[in-house]
Amino acid sequence: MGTTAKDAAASRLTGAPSWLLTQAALHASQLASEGFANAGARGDHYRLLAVLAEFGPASQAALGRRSCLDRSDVVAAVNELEAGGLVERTPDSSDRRRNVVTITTAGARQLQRLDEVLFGVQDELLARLSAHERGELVRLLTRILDRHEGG
Amino acid sequence: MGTTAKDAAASRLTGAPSWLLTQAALHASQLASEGFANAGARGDHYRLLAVLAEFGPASQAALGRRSCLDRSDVVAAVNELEAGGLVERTPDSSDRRRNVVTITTAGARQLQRLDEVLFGVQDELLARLSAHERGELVRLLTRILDRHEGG
DNA sequence: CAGATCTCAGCTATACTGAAATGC
DNA sequence: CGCATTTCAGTATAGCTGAGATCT
Repeated sequence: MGTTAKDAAASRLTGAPSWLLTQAALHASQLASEGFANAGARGDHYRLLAVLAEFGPASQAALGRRSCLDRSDVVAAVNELEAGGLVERTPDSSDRRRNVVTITTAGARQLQRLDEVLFGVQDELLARLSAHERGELVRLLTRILDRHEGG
Repeated sequence: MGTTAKDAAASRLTGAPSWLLTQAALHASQLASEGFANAGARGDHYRLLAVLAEFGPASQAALGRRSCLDRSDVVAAVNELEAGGLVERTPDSSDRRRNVVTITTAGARQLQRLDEVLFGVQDELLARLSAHERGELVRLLTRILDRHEGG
């Protein structure tokens, strides 16, 4: 918060689920960004590597849909991953609009490293929650998201 | 998501609490921003009005601490609220470094409107959760945040 | 023709940093 | 002097939009 003195936050905020969500998400993002940065990566790099490992080589458009990244952000992230030798980008001979992006062995190694980073981050974030509570949290959040993905 | 076709998201993402948190927070923020925008406001306007209503007139620095807004963002937001006649900014005679910010009656009316907006947003966000589950969610999130505020 | 893909340029919102000017 | 307050300018990330070129 940048300053020394402390003040209580307004109860209208601390009691509102949407406020609590954004604050908790902010902590999560900061922890994750910091951890990823220590490994020379960013969140979108992790997302793309994870999607490539789970679904195999794909066009950039498919990667964007599976990782929930915007098409234009995929371009930049794949550029960076390619420059680091973590993915390869080759033209698709069966559809010349597309690039096929493939994860390399170095990329798979990096993904494993980032998985460990993320595991540590979650553990710090949820330090005060029991295993059962963590499951409950995942269940509740998944339910909220179903509402907005499923219609 | 900008395109028509659908793809499944990677399980590494959908199973991670930090991912679920940021996605749920994104929906919450988008719903709130949209609702606030319809009322001619933004999230930081709401935060400042709420803090002013709960704690009374205060310096900008105190407002920033209570609303969890950065000191420099408070400047811009108070400028806008002042231009809209929702707050007044007067120099503090007992400490000439400070401005004292006070909510106006128009500001209090706007806060009430924004409260209703936010109530509707939460209801839409949490539509699939029972009252008990909403309470659980608030409890779990509060617990996560205590971890990082209390040390 | 409509529609998908890749790319680039630029925009918004949120949070934050650094520094200057002023006053305690 | 150190420290707090207000202000401005700028950075970073996340997500998004619009447009153009290319191809199905």
